[in-house]
Amino acid sequence: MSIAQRTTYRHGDLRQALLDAGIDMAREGGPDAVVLREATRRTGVSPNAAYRHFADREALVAAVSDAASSASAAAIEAEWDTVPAGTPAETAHAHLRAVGVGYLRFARDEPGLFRAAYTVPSDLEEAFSPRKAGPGGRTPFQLLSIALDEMVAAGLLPAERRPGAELCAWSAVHGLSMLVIEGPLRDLDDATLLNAGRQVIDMVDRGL
Amino acid sequence: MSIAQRTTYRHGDLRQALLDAGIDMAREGGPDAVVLREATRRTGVSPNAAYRHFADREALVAAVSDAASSASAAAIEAEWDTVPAGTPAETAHAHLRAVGVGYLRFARDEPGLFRAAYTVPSDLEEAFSPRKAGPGGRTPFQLLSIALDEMVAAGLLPAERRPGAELCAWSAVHGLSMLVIEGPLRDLDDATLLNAGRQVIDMVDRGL
DNA sequence: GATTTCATGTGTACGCTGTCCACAATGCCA
DNA sequence: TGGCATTGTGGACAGCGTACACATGAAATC
Repeated sequence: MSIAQRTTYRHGDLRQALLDAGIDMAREGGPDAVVLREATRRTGVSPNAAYRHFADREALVAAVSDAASSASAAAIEAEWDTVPAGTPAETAHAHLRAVGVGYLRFARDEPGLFRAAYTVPSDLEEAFSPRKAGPGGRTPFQLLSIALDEMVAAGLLPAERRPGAELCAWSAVHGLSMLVIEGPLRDLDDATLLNAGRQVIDMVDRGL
Repeated sequence: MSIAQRTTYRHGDLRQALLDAGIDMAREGGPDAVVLREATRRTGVSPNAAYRHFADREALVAAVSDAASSASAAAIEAEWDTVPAGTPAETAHAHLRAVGVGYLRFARDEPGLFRAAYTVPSDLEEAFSPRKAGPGGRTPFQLLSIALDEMVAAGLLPAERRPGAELCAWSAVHGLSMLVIEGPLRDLDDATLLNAGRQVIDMVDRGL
């Protein structure tokens, strides 16, 4: 499919094709596995063609990272959408947990994309870039913020502790994810992992 | 110093010299910046000489990672040792915080080495390897475990929540560290950063 | 002390990478 | 129809990790 050789000189949508190839490589081996020449090879195009669409390898990786963030947002949204209607307090709690669970699940299911999404340099403003948003139009960071706002509104989180709270929550779940996928905690069985996830989310819930 | 050209055919301690060069490179650019040929260049030796001491580049990076873990442990121990004598409860709390602060401080001061220490594949058993220990002979993971044991002994942490607690604590601090050094939170000013660190540690302390 | 042995360093070479340059093909617009 | 900007090609270069054959010299053996 990707290797389909074209008969026309022009490709059609080379940029997207290269990006797709990059995403595939990232899926298999994380951002470091994204190699520019291989992407052109998979799209049946000469190595230099890539430079018409990406300034350099770094730019390609950044685009892959955006796509990966987007996929992560989609995973979180999927979890979010399973939350049943309930009291504001119940909903707030459930949403916060959904963000954590979705995040962890994505890290588990797509470790390569996860690393592409969260270990490629990008600053705080980028975290709100629509390029990183899911189908619902919100980035992972925004989803977390919303859940925390709900917590405050429901009286579950003192307003004075609200500033910086997303940082706390994110740190905990992100840390677990990293340790699980490329840290000293790889090769943990699913049961232990899910348990650890629940435990961390409990800690956040209780300690925030 | 590293570039000192030797007159003898034999080097003396090439392995250590290559390792030192590798550590320097990791300090400047993280584990990805460790390049084998450059290490040999800095030690004034031919590229292939490295293969007498390291199976391949990966082995060199792993050795650098061990050294970086060791440095991290030293930073934590330094923080640990500033804890004044007090009641068991005070000491336990202070030790737990010391681990967190030391970890964060190392991430801040030596981001390259931090990434070398904590993002290079190594499994759970490795976390206790003496190669990763600090001058006091304990690895970062072990120091955290000790602090948590003290918490239980002092009645600050219910025994039934002790299993997996180091995972929670580590995740939170590690997550913040990663987000700070290469994630969306880079370029945070020192005040905000230290504040965030305190906040996360508070959360752990409260929520564990 | 002479000889053998074996760990350690060298030289050459290969395929891979990212990237630069000049050139070619194409679609679009005047 | 002719010119032009866009997009893809071809060739080249330096740098990387690493394999293979060879050189060196310190230590072990006789």
